Amino acid sequence: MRYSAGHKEETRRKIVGIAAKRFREQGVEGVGLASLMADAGLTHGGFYAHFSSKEELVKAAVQEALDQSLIRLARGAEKSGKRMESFVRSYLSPVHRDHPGEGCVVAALAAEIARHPADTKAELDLQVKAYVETFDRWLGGNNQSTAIALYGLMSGTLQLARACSDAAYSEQILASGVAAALTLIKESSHEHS
Amino acid sequence: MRYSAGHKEETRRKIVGIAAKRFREQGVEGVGLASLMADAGLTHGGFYAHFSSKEELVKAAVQEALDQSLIRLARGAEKSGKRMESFVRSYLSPVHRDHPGEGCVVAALAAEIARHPADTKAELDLQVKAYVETFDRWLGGNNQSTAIALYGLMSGTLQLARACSDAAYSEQILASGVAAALTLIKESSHEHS
DNA sequence: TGTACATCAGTGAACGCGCGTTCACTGATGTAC
DNA sequence: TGTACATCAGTGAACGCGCGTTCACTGATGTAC
Repeated sequence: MRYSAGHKEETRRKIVGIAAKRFREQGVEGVGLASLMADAGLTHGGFYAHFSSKEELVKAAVQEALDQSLIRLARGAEKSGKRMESFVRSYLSPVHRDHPGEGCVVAALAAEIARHPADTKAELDLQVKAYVETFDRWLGGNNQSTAIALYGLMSGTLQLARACSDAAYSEQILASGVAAALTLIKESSHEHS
Repeated sequence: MRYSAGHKEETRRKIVGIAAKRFREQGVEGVGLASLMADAGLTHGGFYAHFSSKEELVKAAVQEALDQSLIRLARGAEKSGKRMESFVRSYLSPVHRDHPGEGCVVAALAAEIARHPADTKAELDLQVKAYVETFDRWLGGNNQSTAIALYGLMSGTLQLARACSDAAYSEQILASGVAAALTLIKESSHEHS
């Protein structure tokens, strides 16, 4: 069957959106193309009308996750003042911990993507740098080092909280991450004044 | 062929040792049992004389990685003073970044293990708690929150450095992590005095 | 000391399965006349 | 407006492959007599 203009692009977007979610939930290796296409209401053979390989989809999905994040960041930035602090609190929240599919792609996939080809890794780099730039701006500029460390602290702490099967300890991990982030934020503002 | 007493245990230890290294390097899903057994100089069929399933080996490998780490920690602790600081520097070093096989199992496998059965996750929990306790002691005690955050900061930052394909930026990431860790250590000692 | 037997770590072929990828085909719709 | 044809997103069977797991078998060595 032939479809109206724009239909193909819409289908592609749908596949990428589902991949972006499921890769973060189950890992890239944990998601087969057949089950992914089924989620999009299609059969697996049609995949190659949109992508030349699974790796191509991985790159598109990482990019998609970045775009989503930036939109969310921009929205959060509307709140006046304490933007960095409120971001830390929502990043290190039980909701984010329990919903990796809509969450940070670095925390979910960094270790796995590190073993992928260089051009896929480069897509993740963009995510990292985009976040760092935003954090730096929120911290008042000229605080790239703190911005990087905050991202490392947040993504690492979130992963500890996710890996932990002891619920009470997991909460404690999130709280410890928030406390340390606030310390780093305060220290960085002292340096500036 | 029949083997002398202790031979079986020795073989098992060999398999676990190789698994502990390769799982950290390539991920659990990325290492097949056949290639693992071949590394140990055996054929794949013999695997089930030692383990009831691959998952069983994963648990043993995580435990082995923990044991190795604790031995290394104990060794490092011999140095007088600034133990926490010197640990941070060796954790966030290019050597550790470039050799995940001998490195921290949390940084290498936390995201993947988070999707494994509860009893496998529990094995990682032990690793986390053992580290946190040691850090807490090094910080002078009663600093569990800082100890947890330091582990999150270190493992997250190491992963960022590993995922980054831009070499100069990767170095910057490590340096930023060290600087932030030193800030957290200093702050925690202030609280104590 | 010499012979017969039991043990069991390790072998390697085979199992069903899901993976990523290929390809001949379909058939509703847009285009040409 | 009506007919013939070209397009191409999506179908579904098939590909080779490696996976985790099973199992009948091997054969050097320890044990029993």
